Amino acid sequence: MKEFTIIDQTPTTPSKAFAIYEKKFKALADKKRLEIMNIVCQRGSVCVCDLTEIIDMSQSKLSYHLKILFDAKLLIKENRGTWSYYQLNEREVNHLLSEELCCLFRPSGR
Amino acid sequence: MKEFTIIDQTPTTPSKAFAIYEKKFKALADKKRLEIMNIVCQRGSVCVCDLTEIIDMSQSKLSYHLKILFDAKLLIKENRGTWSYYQLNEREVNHLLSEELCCLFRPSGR
DNA sequence: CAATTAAATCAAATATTTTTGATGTAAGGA
DNA sequence: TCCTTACATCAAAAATATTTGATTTAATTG
Repeated sequence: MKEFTIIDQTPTTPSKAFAIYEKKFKALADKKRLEIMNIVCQRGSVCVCDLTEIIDMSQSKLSYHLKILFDAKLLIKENRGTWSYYQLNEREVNHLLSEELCCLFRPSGR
Repeated sequence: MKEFTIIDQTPTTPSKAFAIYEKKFKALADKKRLEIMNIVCQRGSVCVCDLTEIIDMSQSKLSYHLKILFDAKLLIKENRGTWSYYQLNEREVNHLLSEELCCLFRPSGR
């Protein structure tokens, strides 16, 4: 059986690799979530309440979308008191997307 | 207004860029379609009837999924008589995915 | 020309995702 | 301690996507 190795994972079968990538691409397959990724990246680190003001989106909706990105390991979460700060998982994004496309998440010449 | 440039497109707004990438990631956000991409890439060029035998999938289902990949410009189609031959759009895939990930579509050391 | 094959498309049924508004939990401040 | 704020989660409704089986179109074959 052919093996695939995915970032930070032990080698796996093609079929399991497809399932893992399916989840990551599903997370990226939404323009609102791409916008969230873009903003999170620009700001470096953002909490949910700040995001609700930046993008016009209800809190529960935002939490829902953030969870999808987080579960796909595209975002990192850090809890400080009652706040949750989200950051881009740069390592993961770099391993997934082309350099060119990573620029979508680095719009200010970073 | 900030501009983004996507492969083979005139510069566009972030919001339009997000919509275009949404479509491409949606196409990749399915393990069966990832498997199709993988097989198409291994074979170089495949027609629908060959694919139905390689992966266990009905003809109409396969046509449905191929259309999604084609509409997202991830596959190229060539009609020869009653046959449709599909190929990976390497240029597009290379511009979208990391080199590492492109290997998922080049499993035999190509 | 009739029969067969390849593949796209369609409409209905099914399944999955997303949205919405409400509720729960825990931390911080008065 | 009570009130407020931040955020996650929940269940029901709404919106999308996928599957299924049938039909259509057009090219090939006998």
